[in-house]
Amino acid sequence: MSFNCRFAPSPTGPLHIGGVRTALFNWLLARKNKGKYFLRIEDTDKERSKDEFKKQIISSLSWLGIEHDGEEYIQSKNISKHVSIAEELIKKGFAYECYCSEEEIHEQKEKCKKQGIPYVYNRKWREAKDLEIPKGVKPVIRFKSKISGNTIIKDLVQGERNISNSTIEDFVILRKDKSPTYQLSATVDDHEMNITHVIRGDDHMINSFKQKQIYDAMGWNVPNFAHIPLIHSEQGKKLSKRDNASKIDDYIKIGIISDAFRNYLLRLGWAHKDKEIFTKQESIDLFDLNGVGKSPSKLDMSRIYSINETYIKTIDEKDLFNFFKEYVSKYKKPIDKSKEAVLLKSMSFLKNKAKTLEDIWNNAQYIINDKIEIDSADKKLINDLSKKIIQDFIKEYEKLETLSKETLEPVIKSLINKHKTNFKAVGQPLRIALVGSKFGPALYDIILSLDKPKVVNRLSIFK
RNA sequence: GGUCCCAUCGUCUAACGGUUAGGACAGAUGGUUUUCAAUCAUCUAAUCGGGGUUCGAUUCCCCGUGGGACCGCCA
Repeated sequence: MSFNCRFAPSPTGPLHIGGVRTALFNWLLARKNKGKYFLRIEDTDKERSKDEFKKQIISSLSWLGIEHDGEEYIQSKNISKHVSIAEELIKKGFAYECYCSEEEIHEQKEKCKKQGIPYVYNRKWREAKDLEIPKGVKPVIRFKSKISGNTIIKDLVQGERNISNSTIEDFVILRKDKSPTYQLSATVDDHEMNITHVIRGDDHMINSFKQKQIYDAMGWNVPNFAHIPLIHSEQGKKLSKRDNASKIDDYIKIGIISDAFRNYLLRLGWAHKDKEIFTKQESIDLFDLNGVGKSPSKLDMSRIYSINETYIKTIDEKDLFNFFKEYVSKYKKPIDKSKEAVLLKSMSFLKNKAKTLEDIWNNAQYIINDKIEIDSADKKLINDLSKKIIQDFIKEYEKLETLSKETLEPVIKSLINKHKTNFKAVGQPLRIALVGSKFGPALYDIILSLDKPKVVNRLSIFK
């Protein structure tokens, strides 16, 4: 059995987290089964489709490492094919021209609303031999949906789904301007692309019933469907593009690592025993549709941070540095070449206090900037004794020929003894002077990550 | 309102008729620590309610309740 999957977003807005997870699941299923994964841009809504969104979608997916096979497929390029299928459906008696004006439909809807009954298109033109075709009204083409019986879909996630055909209206497949609608285009393209597995959000369930009728009418093989539960906002509603932090860019911007994000998405609605952390390869090997739950899941920011933190702590420091470099050059300020070596070396401790790449950036400010700003409240913590200690430290520090934790430690200890005090009284003023805040990395790490002249310079201010 | 669906700690989830209902995040407490973190240890916390079926139900069935999705000439 072949596995051809696809992700088919419409470029009418930035890619959001639900879409990415759909893409991920499709990609995973294809890769696991040695099948193909395609990307199809559904740009048949000319008004709202934008090239910038298309670019953003492609770049977000590639950031996540979800690489599609072949070129991306642009749906609008296949419109003439969609139209020809609509014509074929008319010929076969599965579709018909409907001359109801938009006003007429609108009126019907209002009427239903007032009476409190559900609106279903009244199929007025379905068998319209006696009706007079109104002048000046361009028809839409509607699919002749089944009136009786039931349609069953064996959904790979939801199980068997059954719906009474009478509840499916005669949906439009060609607009009055002869352009195909989603139901038609998606079905024709899925067929043409030989898609075998359609994984999409649960909000598409009803569409699958409609589309199955098109497949049947054309005598095409119906693909397998898998409707995955939606991701809900923290308010428990379907995530929309307007929700905060629903866009992938928002996560990239705060310094989430793509592997961590992929891992988070994987575990949202899917589980494999108690396992929490999955490498890319593990996720391909272990993913299956059986593990996908049926109920919607809520977005949990603290979990995203937590997984990201785990990745920051455990991945190779060189890789971490590269992610960091890439991140800051895009969202902060490119790193000066002269600082690269020391930053790479310092990753070992800068990462200790970081949940995101942005945190590392903040922690590294005292290295990245030649001049530091000292927090005014912390500056007050430096009293006369502190100044004496700082001056004493400079003298001893300048004498040191090799700099290491082993050589610095005795210096600090002797200062504690000399001034009959504790570590805090020595360490805190030094940290404030060198970093600009009483919060910062461990003292020896700070000193060793700065040039000798710079240490002396920053300390000399306090006399 | 109509149609369809879902229901285990606050959150993500495990347990596919038999477990003291497990793990992770968050929260709490304590140890360690040179600040903040980190780390380690410990703790708190769930099967929506009611009926069945069964020797036994988180698990199967029904009814309630709660929540969600869809109801476009958007995709």
